[in-house]
Amino acid sequence: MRRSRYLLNTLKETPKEAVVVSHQLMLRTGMIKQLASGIYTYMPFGLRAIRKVERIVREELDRAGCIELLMPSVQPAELWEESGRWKDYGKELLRIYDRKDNAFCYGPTHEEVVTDVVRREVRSYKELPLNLYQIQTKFRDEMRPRFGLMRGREFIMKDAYSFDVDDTACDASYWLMFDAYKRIFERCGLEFRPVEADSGAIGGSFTHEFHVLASSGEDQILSCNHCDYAANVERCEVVEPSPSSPETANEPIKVATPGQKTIEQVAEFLGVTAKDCVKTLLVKRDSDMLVLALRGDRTLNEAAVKAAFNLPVLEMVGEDEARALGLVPGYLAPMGLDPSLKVVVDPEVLAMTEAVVGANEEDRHVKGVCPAVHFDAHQVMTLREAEAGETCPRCREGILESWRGIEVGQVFKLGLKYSTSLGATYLDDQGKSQPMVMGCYGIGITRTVAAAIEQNHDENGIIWPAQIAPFHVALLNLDPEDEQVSAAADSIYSALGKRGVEVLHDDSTERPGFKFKDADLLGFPIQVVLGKRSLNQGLVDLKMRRTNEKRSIALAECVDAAVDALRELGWE
RNA sequence: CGGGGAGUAGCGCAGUCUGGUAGCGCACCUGCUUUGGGAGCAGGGGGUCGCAGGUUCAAAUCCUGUCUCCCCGACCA
Repeated sequence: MRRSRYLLNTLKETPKEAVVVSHQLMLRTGMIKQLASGIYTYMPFGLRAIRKVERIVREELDRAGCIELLMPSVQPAELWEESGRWKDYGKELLRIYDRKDNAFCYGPTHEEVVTDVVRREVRSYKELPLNLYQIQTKFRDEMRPRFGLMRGREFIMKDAYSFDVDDTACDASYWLMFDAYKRIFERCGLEFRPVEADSGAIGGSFTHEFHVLASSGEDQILSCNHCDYAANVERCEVVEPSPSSPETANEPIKVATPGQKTIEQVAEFLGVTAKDCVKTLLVKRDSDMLVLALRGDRTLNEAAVKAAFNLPVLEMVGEDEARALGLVPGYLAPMGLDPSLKVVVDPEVLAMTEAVVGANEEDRHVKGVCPAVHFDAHQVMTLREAEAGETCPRCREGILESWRGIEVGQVFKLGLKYSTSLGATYLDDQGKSQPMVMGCYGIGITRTVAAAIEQNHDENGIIWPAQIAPFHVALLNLDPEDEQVSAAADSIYSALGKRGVEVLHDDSTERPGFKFKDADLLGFPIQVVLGKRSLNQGLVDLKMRRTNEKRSIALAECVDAAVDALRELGWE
């Protein structure tokens, strides 16, 4: 492809609406154009990257025995009423009405449709297992679309659905997909982690999220440096210490701490560390509240509290509200409170022997408290978030490392939810009707491209992994007016093409500096540079985008050299 | 949905307070010079000033309404 004949306009300046790198670079490289909030045109250069990811996904899923189909994007409301989600799904579901005022939605996902397909097609256990997938445009009417393709409303997703005879068979399908996902993201050339996740309200025994590691990721994940354990920080387990024995308890001493309310203030005032203090938090629950106690240096795991007490949102009790109930914010302690208040204590707190807590009165704290003895704990549960550096809760040998991640895929064991509500059944070898056990498996294709850029860029622009680069090579002709140079460029172009290398040939009349900057921005893994200055000595230049390594190579050898370099970068 | 901000040429912005011929940089077109890291000079094309009302001799500018976009929060496979 000749740059001069390609639709590709790059920008020197960054459009102001873009705040994350992938969005900025996608706009500057002209990969995407916004049409409405969260809705983008995939321009030719961007589409090539998307297609690369799709190709890898198809190859790996086909290899894993999945079968591709394509379902409608517009779906009738009746199906969603059958599954119960017409009313449960909420405003994210884009509901539309045809000329007869029949209700439809634009599909945000396809459990209903695929289950409908299978219940009509599959009769016998002999036809199972079955795993159907599609790559298709979805629409979710997000409250707040942002970050370009990272959280758009319209996006391209690969969704797969497995159907099995029983739970054991479903597990096998699940792990088959788990392995396929690992191969997919490896082949995309991305650093990633599969992490354990919460199966949520739908139930089911397990689910994993696949995260691309990038400092800008929205999720914090922890992974063991020794075993395979990795989890979202919201769900990461911790190794709990054993509680201290009552014999170690001393008599607590009340001390004056005028004006010292935060953990930091109290610790400094009393000459101890945050680890020696107990943090007491008040959380609203329906009509009453929960009293939560965790070590002063720890962070509350809000997701865990919400899940354990079935709270849709986590809301702290305000200072005025607390005072109205006779509590003293800043000087709270989970002891000596009204017995009707439910006190939940983190196990780590019960291991403390000489803790500092509030005195439940103004300007006073208490030292030397032994929580295992003195606290009124109604319940003990892990309230804190795990942190980097802790012992792995699974193998107990490794250490947890912290990463930021972008969720690009999820594998999920669905169970019987849709097969039951929609009646997807088969006859087993006894001739008995059984519901199929389902799994669902998503990959955000467009989000994966965005995540690839988040993970692979520098101050000059994108650095594409060779496997998903829109073009492998930028062929920069610095002297397009010169016949010899142009002839050499043309021959390199066609020779690379014959080797299966995709080349964007910059034959424009821009000045050299412009072409270099442009090629860096666009992120081609390799640049082949031709100008009369070096060609007069029979040389062309090869530049590696990621390392900035530059080599002068004889014209006759440059095609081989470029191909070799690409293979080293993981090109297949 | 709550809070904040912005809509003026493809992109980035000034002009709005204090009403009076719509501007600048980048990009685009022409010419000359330049040519190995986003060139210089000269000339040129392109704008219903988000939209709809209103005030006024006169509205990008003042008033009212409305739409859209962005940011923070809540939410989220």
